[in-house]
Amino acid sequence: MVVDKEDLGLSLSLSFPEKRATATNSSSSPLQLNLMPSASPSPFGHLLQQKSSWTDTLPPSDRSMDACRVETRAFLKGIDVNRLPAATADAEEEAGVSSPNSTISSISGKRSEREANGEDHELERASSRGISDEEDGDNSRKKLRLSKDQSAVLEESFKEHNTLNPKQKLALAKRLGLRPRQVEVWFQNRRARTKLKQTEVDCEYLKRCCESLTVENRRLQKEVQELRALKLSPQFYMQMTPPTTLTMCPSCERVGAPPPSSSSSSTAVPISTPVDPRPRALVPGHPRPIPFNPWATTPIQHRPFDALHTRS
DNA sequence: GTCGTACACAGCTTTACATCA
DNA sequence: TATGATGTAAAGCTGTGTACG
Repeated sequence: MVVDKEDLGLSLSLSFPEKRATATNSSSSPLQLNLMPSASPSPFGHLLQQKSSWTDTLPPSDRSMDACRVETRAFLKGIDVNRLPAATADAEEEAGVSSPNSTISSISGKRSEREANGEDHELERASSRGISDEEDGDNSRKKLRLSKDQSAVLEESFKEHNTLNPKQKLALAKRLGLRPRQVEVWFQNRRARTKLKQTEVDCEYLKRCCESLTVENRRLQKEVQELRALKLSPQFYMQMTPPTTLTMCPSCERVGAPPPSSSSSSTAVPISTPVDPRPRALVPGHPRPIPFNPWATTPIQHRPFDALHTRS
């Protein structure tokens, strides 16, 4: 039985935060993705918007223990990890059938199933042997296809926490009639799929950023050419105000003009219109698109310098 | 502090299976 | 209907980081 992408319940959204202040750790990037299952929909409307962090989607392993403490509360809303699993699951395990629609899986990896629970280890070995000895003998590796129900439960569990502690793994395996190793592998593959999706979205975002910057670069080069042409004209020199002290914001590297004087402001050649209708480039870290008016006379609202470096 | 062991995980690969032309 | 190409997902393998004795 094939579980298509919709069954995975992934909802991709790429967004760009107004502030980066929501990032929780050092590995955060301005680009973040909501890959959570569609239960928590996020607007995809704007390309550069973002909802949940990648680290929220894929918590690092050091966070898994915290999650594990919480998860036991209502693990999968139906699994009581302290309760013995259903007899049917045990029977299946002992019979060497890992799942209702499974046949045989290959023999588990060398160290993969050294569970603390010896009984579990025995179960593992027993079920790994499969249905028939002859199949085991010729090293055939029949693959299990998870049923829709099994996939749904696993997805639900992944939604809660994308890593499992041994207790959870065991409980989930018993509930689904799978081997713990299979549950573990499913989670590993699921994390890999999530990460792959994230990479694809990152790629797409960077591509668009590159396109945007290319356009902006062309525009600026054109503007430089125009300015050079103006500079060569004597008329320009006559009307141009003398060079004044320009200040540059250290954080955003934008140039602010000095306070307008009564004499110069009236004679200054307007290089660009006060309200620039051109598309603005989105600069990571800036709260809003920056108007490309290097001679802007309006005060610049800039953030403290430290704001660039402190992501809290 | 160092070493050995066990374990979980990421990353990559292999392989079985499903689908389609 | 049979078959080969292709995509997907389950599972294997290896290296790395961490915890613990």
